[in-house]
Amino acid sequence: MEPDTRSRILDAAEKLLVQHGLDATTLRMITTGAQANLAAVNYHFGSKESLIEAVFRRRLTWLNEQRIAALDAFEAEARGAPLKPRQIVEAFFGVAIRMAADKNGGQTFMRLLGRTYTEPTDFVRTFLAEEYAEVIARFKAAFFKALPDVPQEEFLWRFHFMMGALSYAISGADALRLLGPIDDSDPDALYARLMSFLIGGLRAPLPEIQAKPAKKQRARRAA
Amino acid sequence: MEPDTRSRILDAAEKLLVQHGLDATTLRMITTGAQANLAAVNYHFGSKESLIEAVFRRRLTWLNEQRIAALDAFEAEARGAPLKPRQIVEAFFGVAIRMAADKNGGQTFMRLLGRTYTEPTDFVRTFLAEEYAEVIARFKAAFFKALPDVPQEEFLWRFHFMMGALSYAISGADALRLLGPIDDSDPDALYARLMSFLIGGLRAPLPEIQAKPAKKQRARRAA
DNA sequence: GTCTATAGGGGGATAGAC
DNA sequence: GTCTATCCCCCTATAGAC
Repeated sequence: MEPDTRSRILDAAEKLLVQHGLDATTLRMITTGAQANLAAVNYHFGSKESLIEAVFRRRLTWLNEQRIAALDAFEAEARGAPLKPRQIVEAFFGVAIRMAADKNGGQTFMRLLGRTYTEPTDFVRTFLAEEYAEVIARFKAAFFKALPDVPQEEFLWRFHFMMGALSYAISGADALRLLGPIDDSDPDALYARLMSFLIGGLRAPLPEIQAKPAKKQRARRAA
Repeated sequence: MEPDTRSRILDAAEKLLVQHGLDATTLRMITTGAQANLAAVNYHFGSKESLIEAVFRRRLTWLNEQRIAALDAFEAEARGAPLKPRQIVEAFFGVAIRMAADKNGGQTFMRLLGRTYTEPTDFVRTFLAEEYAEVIARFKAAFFKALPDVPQEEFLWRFHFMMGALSYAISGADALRLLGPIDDSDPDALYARLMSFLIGGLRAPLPEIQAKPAKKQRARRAA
């Protein structure tokens, strides 16, 4: 069905990684699923780690380009004025949710990605940081401009919480069933629900934080 | 330092599981860390899976008892009237955040738990479902009563999103650093930030969901 | 490019002495 | 209860034929 072995391996790996996790997925499972030989992985990718990296990069690069394109479009339209928070949320999270609804690969990939932010594996975090660097910088700038009344540190935490909600929205279907029977078959509904939740959280009244004595610096010397 | 081998194994396992993940943590690492013999795990727990289950049960049972106790206290005070959403959020998420701030074990455990909801491993999901059954039932009921204007399905999704935000708040410190340098050393500040975000999301205006043709039923026959 | 065969290491589990 | 020694399995990676 697929043209070349390389693509078949990537597709099979993507499916299996989301089902079993990074460690529990073996090269044997992957090559069997791809109807390829065991040695093909090392021939095409060099190692299991490089294969996993390729699985992520293939779609993640595209996803973040889409995010930036969406942001570009809104900014062109605004002609230098700050965007509405809703537009920025849409450009970042909306694009992700829509990719997660795409049955042609995007869906399984996004489930994989969703659970990987918190994955403890080092090499994954390393290349994720690379892949995200540009898009994070762009969106931070846009948000800071759109929300001048929200302290930047507060905003970063909210962004982080929003990523958590996105992650669960996409890949937490199993955790969701803890809560009881629920219909997760409608991507448009999920999109609408997530957007209003995120914007509600983003625009919530600011918490009162007690200023802390700066004991942070004291321990620093030891390192 | 610890009294018995069994407890030392549990402590060592907890630390290593959060560092390396479930699969990558080996019994040899655990027994070395616990200064115990390799065979001790099988003697005390029977298998690696049973050990992992014991690690979770040890603290999760207690956490959910605390949540229910907090809810009980609010409900006793309210004398049959619906609680404020803020109180219910406090009882469920506040207790978790406070446990996550406890250096004596709670902290590493909560990080482990946070990344486990989305873990693809089957046996973990099975006993998590057991452990959560009662607390979920209690909190769903309290929320439904407190938010009669929010459709139950919409609320379940919001609860799910809130769990995602909590999970990232606790265990996503690494993902957080993608966003730039940020201070996560103050648990009280984290608590305040998360609470206002969650309540903002929970109380957000309801999204407009297009009613979908009930095509869900059609596919059911095949199964 | 794709295969077979195998090296080389590490895993979980267990038998049996103490 | 705790130990040592070991079984047996499956892993990743690679050498070398085709």
